[in-house]
Amino acid sequence: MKITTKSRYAIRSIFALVLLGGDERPVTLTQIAEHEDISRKYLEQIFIKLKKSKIVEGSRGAQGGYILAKPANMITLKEVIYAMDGPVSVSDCTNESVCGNFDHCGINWLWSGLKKTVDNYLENITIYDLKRQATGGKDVNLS
Amino acid sequence: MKITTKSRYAIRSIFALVLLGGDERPVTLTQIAEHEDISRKYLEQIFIKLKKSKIVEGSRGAQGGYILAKPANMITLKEVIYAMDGPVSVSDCTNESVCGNFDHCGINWLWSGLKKTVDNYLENITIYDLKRQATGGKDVNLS
DNA sequence: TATAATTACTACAAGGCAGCTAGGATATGG
DNA sequence: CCATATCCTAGCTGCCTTGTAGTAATTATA
Repeated sequence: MKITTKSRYAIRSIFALVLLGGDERPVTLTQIAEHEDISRKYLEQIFIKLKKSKIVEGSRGAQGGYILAKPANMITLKEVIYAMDGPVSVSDCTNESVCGNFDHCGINWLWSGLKKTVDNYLENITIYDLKRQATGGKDVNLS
Repeated sequence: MKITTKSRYAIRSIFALVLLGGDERPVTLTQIAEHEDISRKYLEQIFIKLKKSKIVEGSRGAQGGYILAKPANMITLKEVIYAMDGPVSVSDCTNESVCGNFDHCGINWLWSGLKKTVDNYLENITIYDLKRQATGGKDVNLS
C-alpha cells in the first residue's frame, strides 16, 4: 500500500522544477538532481515519463532542459503518479481482465471503492498547492 | 499502492469463516482452504496473525479449528489489514524515525493525509458489511 | 561548422520482499 | 493411543523497484 519512491521523486522533482523557475524557462536535470539530491540518471527516466504524459516539455541541446507543460495548478498528484506507475491499483481485482472471478466476486466493490477514495484525494492536490504550503515555512526541502 | 494478497486472503478467509459457521463453532483451515481455494499452509500463517491480533480464536486438536473472537460487525477491514502487514504505510516519510528530513520536509502532510483517508475508508467497513452485501446475490465467491 | 551541453533511449544488475512451500512440534477429543 | 488440528520456524523463488551505464540524437552558441 505504498506510493513508489519513483512517484515521490517525481513529485519532488516537479516541485523543484517550479522552484527553479521551470514555469518560465528550461531547467536542467542536473540542477534538479543537485537541488533534490537524486541521481541524475534516474531523473532522466522519470522525466521521460513525465514528458510522455504531457506534464513537462523537454528541449534538447545547450540551454535546454525541462519546463512545465501547463500551469502548476493544473497538475494533480494523481496525474503525476499515474505517469510513473500507471493507474493506482489497490488490487488486481478491480477489472475483469485480471480477476477471472470478477462477476461472482463479492468484494470487488470494496477495492474499487478504496481506489476511488485514493484517487479523489490525489486528484484534489496540485503542484501549486505544494508550493503554497511550502512557502509557509522557510528552508523547505522535500523527501 | 496495493493491498497485499495476504490481506485480501485474510479478508476472504474471515468472510468464509463466517459463512461456514465460525461465529458459533470452530471451522478448520482445511474447510476454509477448500472453500476459498487457498493453500492451507498459507492460511495457517494468516490465521496465526489473526489470532495474535485477537480477531479469531484457535482451538487445537480434534474437533478444533477457528472461531471469531468477536462479532463480525466489530471486525473492521483496517484491523484485519493491520494484522497482516502492520499499519497501512503510504510512504516511509510519515514518521521522523525513518525520514531523516522530516522536520524540514514540505510534503509529509501529503502522505499522512492520504494515510488518514485510506484508514478512514477501511475503518468503516466490517466483515458484517461484506456478508450483508454478499447476501444480495446468490452463489457468491470472493477473490 | 565544430563543440559543448543536454535530452532521449535501451539494457541490465542488484536487492528486497511478497508469496508460497515444507517439516516438525504441540495439543486434544474420542 | 491415535487421528485431527493448530502452532512455529525456516527457507526458497521469482518479480519488481531502484538504480547504473552507455550511447545516440539534437541544438544553441561561438
